[in-house]
Amino acid sequence: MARRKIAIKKIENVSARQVTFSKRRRGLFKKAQELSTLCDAEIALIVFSPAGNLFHFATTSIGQVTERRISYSELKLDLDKSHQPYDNELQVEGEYFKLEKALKEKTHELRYIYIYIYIYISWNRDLIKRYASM
Amino acid sequence: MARRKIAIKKIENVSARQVTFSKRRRGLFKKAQELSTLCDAEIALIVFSPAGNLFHFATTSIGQVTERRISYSELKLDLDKSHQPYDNELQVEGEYFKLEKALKEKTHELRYIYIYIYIYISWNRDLIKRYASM
DNA sequence: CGAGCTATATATAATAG
DNA sequence: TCTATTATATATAGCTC
Repeated sequence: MARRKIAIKKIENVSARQVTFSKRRRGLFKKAQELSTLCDAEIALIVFSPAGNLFHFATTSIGQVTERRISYSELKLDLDKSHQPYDNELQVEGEYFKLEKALKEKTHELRYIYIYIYIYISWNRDLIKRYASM
Repeated sequence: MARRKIAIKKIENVSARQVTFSKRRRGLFKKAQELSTLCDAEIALIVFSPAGNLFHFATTSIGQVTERRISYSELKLDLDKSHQPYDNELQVEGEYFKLEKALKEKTHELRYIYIYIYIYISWNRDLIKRYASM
């Protein structure tokens, strides 16, 4: 996109490749950020450089879910929390919207979790493969 | 990037947002593909549209690239089904119990998922550690 | 090297069909 | 709607320091 058109194939010159990687990685993350903001989309983006550096971008909610995965005690807290909306006193008609809201929140949480699971499983598979072939 | 400069904030008009989402999503995936090819980088990109569709792109360790829209069932989740109860015709008062049922199901699903994630992550951590120490 | 700097290539917002 | 077009805004390849 610049002084000259380039073919989309691996750049063989190592330093040129490094420069292009830095520039395009920044561009890609910016585009991801813009898309998520403009269109209210949930996005997770992970980039491994050939040098092995990891770059990661995820919309905030995904990141939060990621953080929460760590400890079992926190896990239990989450489970207890998720009981509340329907185990309590939601029987009056006006509570319909509270229930609807809870369902929407839960649906969103599921989305984040599945994105996280997907990425985690995919990358672990590769990581394990890589180690296994050493 | 076009006839007029736009501010990077949520597009409120729904159809305009949908159009922008489609265009920019395609652009983002293309950029991801180019970066991975040019710089030999491994990339995983997942996008959830506001409508709930999931789009995914990932390079694999053997250099193959897959880009496709994957269904929730492939992730062992049928979110489309879960959406219906509140996205559609649940506006009558009698539908309250349907909603409540959906919420209960989702809560249970979350519970299983949290447990699954916990086990899976622990297991992988050990597996990777084992390979890494070889 | 890394941090700018153009000249171009691309992406895309608005519009047309 | 949906696709195609087009005028601009952005991204970036090669260069400079």
